Amino acid sequence: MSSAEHRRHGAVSIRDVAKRAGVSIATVSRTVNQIPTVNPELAKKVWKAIEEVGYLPNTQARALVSGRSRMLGLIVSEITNPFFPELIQEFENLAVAQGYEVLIGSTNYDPARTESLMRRLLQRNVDGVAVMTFGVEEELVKKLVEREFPLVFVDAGPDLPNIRLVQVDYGEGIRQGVQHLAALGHRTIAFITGPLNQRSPLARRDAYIRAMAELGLQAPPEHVVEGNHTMEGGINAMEQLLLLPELPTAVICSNDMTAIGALHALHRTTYRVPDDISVVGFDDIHLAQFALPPLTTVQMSCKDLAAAAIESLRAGIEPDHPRQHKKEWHVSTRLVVRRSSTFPRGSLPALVGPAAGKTP
Amino acid sequence: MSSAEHRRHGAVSIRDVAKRAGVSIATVSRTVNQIPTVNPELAKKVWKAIEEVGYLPNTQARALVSGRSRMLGLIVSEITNPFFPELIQEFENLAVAQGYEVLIGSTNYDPARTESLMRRLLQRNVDGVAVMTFGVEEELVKKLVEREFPLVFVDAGPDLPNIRLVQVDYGEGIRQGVQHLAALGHRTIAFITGPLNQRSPLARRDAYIRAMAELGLQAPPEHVVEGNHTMEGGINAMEQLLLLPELPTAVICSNDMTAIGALHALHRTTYRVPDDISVVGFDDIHLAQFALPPLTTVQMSCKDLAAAAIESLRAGIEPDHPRQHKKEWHVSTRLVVRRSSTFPRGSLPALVGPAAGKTP
DNA sequence: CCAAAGTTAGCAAACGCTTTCCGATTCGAA
DNA sequence: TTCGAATCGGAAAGCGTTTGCTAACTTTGG
Repeated sequence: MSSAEHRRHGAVSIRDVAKRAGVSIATVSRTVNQIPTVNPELAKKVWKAIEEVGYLPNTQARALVSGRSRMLGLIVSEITNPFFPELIQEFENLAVAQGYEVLIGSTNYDPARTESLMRRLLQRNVDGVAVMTFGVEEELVKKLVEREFPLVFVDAGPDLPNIRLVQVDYGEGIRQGVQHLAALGHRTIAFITGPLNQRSPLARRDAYIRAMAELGLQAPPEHVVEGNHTMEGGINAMEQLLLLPELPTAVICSNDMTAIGALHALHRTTYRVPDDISVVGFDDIHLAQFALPPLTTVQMSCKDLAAAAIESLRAGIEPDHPRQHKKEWHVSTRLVVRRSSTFPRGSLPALVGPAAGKTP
Repeated sequence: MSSAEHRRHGAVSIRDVAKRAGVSIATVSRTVNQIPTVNPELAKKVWKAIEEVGYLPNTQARALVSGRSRMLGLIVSEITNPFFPELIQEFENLAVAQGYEVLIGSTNYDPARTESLMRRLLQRNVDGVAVMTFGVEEELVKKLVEREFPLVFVDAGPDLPNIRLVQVDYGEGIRQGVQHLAALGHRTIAFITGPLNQRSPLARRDAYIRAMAELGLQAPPEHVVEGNHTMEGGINAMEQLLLLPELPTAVICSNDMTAIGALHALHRTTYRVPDDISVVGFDDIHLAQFALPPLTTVQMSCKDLAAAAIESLRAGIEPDHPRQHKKEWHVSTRLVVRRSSTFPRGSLPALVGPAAGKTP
């Protein structure tokens, strides 16, 4: 009776390999870890035995010895928001490539959920946590920072000293959008914000106001409507703009879902996008290219965000990481012009510029 | 110097609590586990100490003793497909409620990825795995089933004996859609399939053919077009249907993303939905209600699916689970009528039925 | 007031698997 | 023969928790 047979679900252990190959478990371990003091021929025999019995080194036991679980936590606000799965995907790819596993949690903007999630991750001994949501208790964060627990806030985070941050350059991103519209000839450019109790939507709105000012354009309060980064929010905000005595010729939205909501609201009216009004989003989620019409948007690269988050965590986890003390990481953006933006009506003949909608 | 201070990132252990409360670690453990042999007053002191030092029991160490990691694996095909995040959400909620954590992996339909993911999950010692994708190697599955490793296939799975399955009643679901359209007066009802190399899209198509036959309706081959369960696939398939000499008056799609793709393809034409053609989806993803027009679809409850998967796994994991030997679980569906379906043009006056599109 | 029964807390082993230190063996060279 | 290098095996260490057993203390009954 092999030692495997009286263990739960018969997982194969290093002992089974040792028995099969006729060597000690020490030799198997050294073989698996590529330690050069093992005879190449013997190593070959061991590898064969590993194949035959289907041995998979037990990560938990390894964690026991190394003191590192090689698991990372990833906290997002809501997994059903299409932006996050794309980011999760990238994060996971990169983590796995570095030998880490990812524990994902979705807070749904619920502080109680966030706290219990954080607690669960710590109980699970994750090596680090990336946070992409708001509402993590400052007390807890302080305690973790004090312990030098690797914790990185991605496009979020409380205002505390000595915190690892991945920041998106909103100033540049929003400016790209505003300049694009201004260059097309737009003068009245409205803005639909995200939930303004959070840092990054605020940063986006402020970036809009600054970019408008730089160009000498007006950004009156009635042209800045609050949304909540969901499609519903975009619909409501757009309907609010539709009540204005004079419709702006362009709208920039704080994220793509909002922009898609705005498109929906406009679709119910007699106004056409982009002929009557241009719409620009932010994020460049996958869905943006399938909107009607395909959405002009400011791309925030998920891959870059995820890569920065992982690097920042690795810097905190691995003792001899080159950028160990770098606390702030920056991610840039770029404009993706599709078909939801064009010249304001009447400013130029319709045959110029990025194809002006359907021409039946 | 507390014992915590020379451990990695200063995690607090049971020893720190014991020292703080002036008791042994055994007493702390018994307190945490609510074992009645501990003096209530002492217990109070221990709980206070736990609060003060911020103790979190280490799950890995507990796993060491119990032999169970209390982690579940969840394998999906692509996390960026909006259907899956909703399911992941439900799965995670239920798992956490039962004290489990979830390791999520996305295969992107890549068999190599699937295999390495499965291997990683086993290395991590998960207590069970729910699989919602195809292409898991039969050899591996056989080996795991033989070991009685808890493994459940949700709406998927190879054709092997003695396998835990969660199955959706497609016969009923698709029949609901077909009958809905037939009742409205449709006679030519086309079907856009999913990728036909997989079991569940095949089941859906067969269900369509059966439902049509039951009603004495024709389902000629040119009315059954292959999609791939993505929006792009839906667009392409719909364009293929548009080439037919006579357009069917209704289309059922194998999933909602396909239906949304079909809506997009139709939007580029002069045909209006639902006046010229009715479109029915399957899944009822969140996005369905925000489609243009809101999509009539067959709801497959994520919550039910997730609940069945968790129950099935728990039955395999927990030694004294009531339904220990139940291998097949079923999930039902129900029709959700929105605005993408109505009477075929000309069959009835336009003022009847579920609001017939925009009326400017 | 003492013996027996009943509480309650502490000590130490066990848990499972890997890694690794250190000692043992072999073999060739000096 | 002795020494050193190359390899391998035995066995301990390592993690933090749980738990069986024991001992001390308290209560009860005679």
